[in-house]
Amino acid sequence: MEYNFRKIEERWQNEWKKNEVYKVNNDSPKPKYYVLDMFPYPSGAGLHVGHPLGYIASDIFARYKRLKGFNVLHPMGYDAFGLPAEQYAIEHGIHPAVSTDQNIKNFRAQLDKIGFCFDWSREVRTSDPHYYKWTQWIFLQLFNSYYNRIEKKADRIENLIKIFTQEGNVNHPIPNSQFQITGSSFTIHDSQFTSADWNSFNEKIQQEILMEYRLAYCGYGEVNWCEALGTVLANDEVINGVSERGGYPVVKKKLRQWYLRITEYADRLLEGLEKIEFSEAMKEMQSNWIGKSFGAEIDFSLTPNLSLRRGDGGEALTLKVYTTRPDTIFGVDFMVIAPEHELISSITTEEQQQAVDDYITYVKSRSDRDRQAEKKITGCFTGAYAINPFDQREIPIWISEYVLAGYGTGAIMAVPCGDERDFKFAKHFNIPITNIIGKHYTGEEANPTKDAVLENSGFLNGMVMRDAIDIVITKLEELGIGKRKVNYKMRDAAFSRQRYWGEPFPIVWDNGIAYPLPENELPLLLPEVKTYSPGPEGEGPLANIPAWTEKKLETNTMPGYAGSSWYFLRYMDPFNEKEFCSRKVSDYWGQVDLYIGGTEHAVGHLLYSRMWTKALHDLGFIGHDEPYKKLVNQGMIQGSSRFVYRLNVNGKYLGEDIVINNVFVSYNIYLNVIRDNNLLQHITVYLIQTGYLSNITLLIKENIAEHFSQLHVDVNMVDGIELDIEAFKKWRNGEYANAEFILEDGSLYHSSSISNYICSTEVEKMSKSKFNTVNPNDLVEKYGADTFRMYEMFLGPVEQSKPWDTKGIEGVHRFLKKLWRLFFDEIKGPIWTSSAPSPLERAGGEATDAELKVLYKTIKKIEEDTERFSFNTGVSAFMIAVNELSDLKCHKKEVLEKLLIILTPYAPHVAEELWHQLGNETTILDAAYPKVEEKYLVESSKNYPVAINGKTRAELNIVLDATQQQVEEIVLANETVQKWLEGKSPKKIIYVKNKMINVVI
RNA sequence: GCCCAGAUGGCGGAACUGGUAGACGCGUCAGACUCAAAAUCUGGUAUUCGCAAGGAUGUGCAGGUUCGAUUCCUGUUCUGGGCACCA
Repeated sequence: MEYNFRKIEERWQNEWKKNEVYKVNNDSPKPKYYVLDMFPYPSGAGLHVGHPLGYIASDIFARYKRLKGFNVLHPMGYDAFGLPAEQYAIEHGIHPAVSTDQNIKNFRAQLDKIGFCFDWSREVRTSDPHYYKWTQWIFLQLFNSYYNRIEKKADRIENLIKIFTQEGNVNHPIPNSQFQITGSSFTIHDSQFTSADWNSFNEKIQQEILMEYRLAYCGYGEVNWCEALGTVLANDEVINGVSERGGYPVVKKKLRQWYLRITEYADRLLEGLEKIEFSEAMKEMQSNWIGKSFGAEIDFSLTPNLSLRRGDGGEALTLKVYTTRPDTIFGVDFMVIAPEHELISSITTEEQQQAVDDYITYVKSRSDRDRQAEKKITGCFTGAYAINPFDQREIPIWISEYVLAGYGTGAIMAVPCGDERDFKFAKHFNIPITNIIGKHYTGEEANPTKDAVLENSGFLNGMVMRDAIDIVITKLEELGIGKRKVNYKMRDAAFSRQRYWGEPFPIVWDNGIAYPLPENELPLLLPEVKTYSPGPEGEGPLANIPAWTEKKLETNTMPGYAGSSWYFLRYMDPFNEKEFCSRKVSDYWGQVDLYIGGTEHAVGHLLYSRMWTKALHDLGFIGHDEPYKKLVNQGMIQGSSRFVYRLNVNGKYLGEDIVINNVFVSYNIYLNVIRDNNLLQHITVYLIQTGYLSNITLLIKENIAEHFSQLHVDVNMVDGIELDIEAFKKWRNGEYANAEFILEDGSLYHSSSISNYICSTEVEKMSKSKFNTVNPNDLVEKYGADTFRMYEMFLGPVEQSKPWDTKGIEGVHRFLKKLWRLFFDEIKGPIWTSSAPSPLERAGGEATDAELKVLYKTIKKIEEDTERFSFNTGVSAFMIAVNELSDLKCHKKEVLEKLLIILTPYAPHVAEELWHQLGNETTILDAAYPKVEEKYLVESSKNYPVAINGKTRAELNIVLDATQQQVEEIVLANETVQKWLEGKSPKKIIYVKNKMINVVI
């Protein structure tokens, strides 16, 4: 009986489906364990071998936990809203729901072949109204909440209104300290209003103020606006300042946008990192993104003639900057303000007006990324000066794109001797540099030290910078021109898209006031549209529907991360029509115990879903405030591309131009030719001799490589690096059907050629356009799901990125066949033996200590490796076990049965089959994980490496409980050691028990 | 530009807490079986010098700490991911 994986896998997949073995109950006496994969977007390209990597890892872990006695939730679903489906709809007129549905079907068919233990009965799709009803509902909860800074948690907006009515906002200042009511003569001072003020406001003003507090709020923000396409573009769709499609110019445009007030959660998102098991790198990325810093806001007055001017609020103009280094205030040589800064129009001098206008126009065409990434320095002087409050020095005010409006106050004080970017700016524009740190500043580059003693710094002279920070802030506060300030780099999250394929906002606009729809009107269904093109003025497609706009419904839709911010909760209770998830159920499942996904979500999805969880927790809907207890990041699987080389030579024959462009040259021949240009002649002469070409005069270019085009070839037509020429000829509808091939030995290809065509290789991103994608189903078809699963794991650590190479899969397949042969012989059939044989079994006595040692060593290793997600070494441990048991000719049921159980998470189909072959009636999926019997693993001695001066020279077998003295005697008696000692006595003998011995001479 | 990660034989990788570098697999070479091939099995395989015994070198690069460094520290190069509307 041979290992017929196709039959086995089909049989058990059907059996498991029929018996609903993966259905999970919300109520179990077993401890719970929640394993989750990051929500996949069902792309039209389907799965390639990179996608299932994380799913296989989570599947192994879920199955392992199940064997360990846990009630394991392991669901799967689809993040089904998104830009690609909408783009497809624009181009092909197919409704995104239709194409998405088709994509999901393909996706599912591919997943099913791999044998995952997902509980598909819990599948969710974000685009399903039953699902997005609750996304809209949660949005309304956020809309109807504010962040209570005193209690440090979200609270109902009704409570805030009550507070305003009773005491104004004295204890709850407006988060945006610059806020002023629009279109009203009422001026808010220091972000404050009284209860009398509040009660005197009309509804519109009250709502405008409340909007400043809501966790989901409406404001204005800049988008990538493409006039030619009449639409807003995603960053992805903008390349070098022009649209990806068509290459039209893209500029910044202010549009009404929804936001989530995630900044209020900055501190808790930071603190929460300490409670969760994310990698240090991931935590660092998140905390850098949040970017908490301590410093000061300083108001600089402007030169007298400007200070006389007044701002809109009738107050004297000042320039407010944020700095983390107030200690350097005497080193400020210029100010830099963002090109969007509101002060620009009031302070720019007449002479500079034109230059400033030109500069701002230039900046409008630049993305935030470009603005920070560019190495070239740009900027423009406004003509205005600020006054240093301590020494009255006049400081020129510049505009530069590297200062972003959204961070701090959108203005910085530049200290070129201490900040590299300021330094380069000063050098570039010839601004004189003040040195306040003496010898620490060389004049060659800035020095950001905090440990220098200050010079040229007025009352700070002689002070260490680190200590001066606090003194300056105190002084500023005394003078009333500055204050201590904590700042965050993180900005509020833009939460709307001018698109069709997303959740509609349950919001009605009336007289400029946003009114939430009542809960009983949810879900607000996404309406059908005739075209997916944008509405007027950059609005989304919904603005084109009269029935929609008549109802004054919001025309924006929610972004991709809306549905994915809470999906892990819906899986717990997917059919609940009354709640997004019942509290009882979410209390049972609690946090996701293990979350597996890529690092690309490091700061987007992971921060947003953490914020949603915290808000839902604050409002009492769930009992935990961090969604993911442990996160494992899977690496990317890169593509390994293959290339062929097409000869491209022009010539003349009988006065006619001749082009050779249908001859492919094997890689090493190509390399030889570009090294030695005579070979090109030889090749063409050869082509002539073989009758392929007549005598022609060649026109050879100076750079021989230009005579070749390197073309991607589909990796599925290449075995390792050998091209399947016949398959290649049929490729792309026979585009190369008449091609000729010069093979590795220099011969021309014919039907019985012995030599091969060799391709070159390169590791690139796996993508269709590079023809390096490999479909997992092809491999499952050829080798089986068990082989495929184990091979994906065998490739390397899950966390690491690595190139895909199909070639190696055979080794894993051989392993499974070898495992099979422990149970079955091709001729003899079943060969396992049992100490208490059933009538059908052979007697074979009890397992020997050596056999049991292999078994328990393996159980221990697999358990350790699985627990630490080291699946690649786990697979090798299985290989080693099977190799050793084969060597021992061990076919004992007692040993093999336990081996099958620990193999189940990795290769469930073959394990289940053999388990039943051995006579078991129940499924192996619920077998009990075997316990390690340490008594078979104890060793009494060890082969110690003996090093002389750190270099291993000999090996000695020494009992484990040997003392230092005993070891020294044994070592010194050794011949090799004696030889190296050359009669000298050693300085020291280092003996680390169970590790090594080092003799120092 | 900024933040994060990675770099080990021909290839994927192993070495978990500073202690025998290269487990396991691929590839490759030699052999067995076979008319032959496939499959399977056995053995070799970091580089280099040497008939061998044995020696030297070796974990991106340059330094450092240590009896001992792939592992820790400093600097540096290259590659990958993210940078707020791809998901």
